[in-house]
Amino acid sequence: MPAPKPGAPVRGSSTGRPVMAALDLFGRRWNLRIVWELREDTLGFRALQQRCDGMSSSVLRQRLTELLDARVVEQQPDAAYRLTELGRGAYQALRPLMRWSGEWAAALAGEEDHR
Amino acid sequence: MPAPKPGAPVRGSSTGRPVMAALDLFGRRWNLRIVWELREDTLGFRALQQRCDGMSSSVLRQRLTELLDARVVEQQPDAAYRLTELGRGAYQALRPLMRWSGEWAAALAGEEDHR
DNA sequence: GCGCACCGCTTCGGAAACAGAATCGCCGTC
DNA sequence: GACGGCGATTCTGTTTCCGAAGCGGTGCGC
Repeated sequence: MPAPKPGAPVRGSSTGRPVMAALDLFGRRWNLRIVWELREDTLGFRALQQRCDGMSSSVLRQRLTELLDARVVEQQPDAAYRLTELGRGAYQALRPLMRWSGEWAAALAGEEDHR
Repeated sequence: MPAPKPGAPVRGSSTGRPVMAALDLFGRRWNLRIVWELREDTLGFRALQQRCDGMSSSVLRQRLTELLDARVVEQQPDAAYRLTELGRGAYQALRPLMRWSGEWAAALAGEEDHR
């Protein structure tokens, strides 16, 4: 299972269009979450695992190698992980989604009311 | 596997914070892609399946029930699927990510050059 | 009425991804 | 030199996904 990259065919699309590579990368479980958790902290392996409610270490390693490969995350000399410049851009791109989740919660709660 | 909803515990987080529910919902394979494909068309089941490079019908059905449940997608009387108001909001929230994928592609391509 | 094509949707066996725990080597500290 | 914490790896069992076949329903030509 190679890390998705723009320009190469990815799971679910053979065109290699960047957007498809991004959809594959972030459509893999935990990848969105990892970017989210690293948004303003640099975390070690185990600390990151804790933040993700104890996701399995094997999958965390797998995801980290994918994100490292995608230049979204980098590893410091002391082995802690943090977002690259590119990764911070991805987080910025994710922020509207976070804002949307608030509207989403409100809408579902409102609909709960008049039922 | 229940569809994630804000206010309820989800995979990877027990807090029920909306953002965690959103990260779970969109961190599931194909969900980002489905919203993307429905961004400006209303599509039938099989048409949608084609757009997603022939994803398996069983998983498509599973994802659609999740998205229907989350009020992100709705079904017309003629059974075709389209984004709800909420779903269009989600797509809008996703657009920066699409823009980012372009920068991402450029950055990776540039690094390819001086190597 | 009958065959046919298309549709949304379901079922099922095999393949791939994930979870979870045990374990390794590597530092520092005491 | 025993200990604890760390990143990382390996292994086994479960969950999820894939892919193909097939279901019932609907519309159409004949």
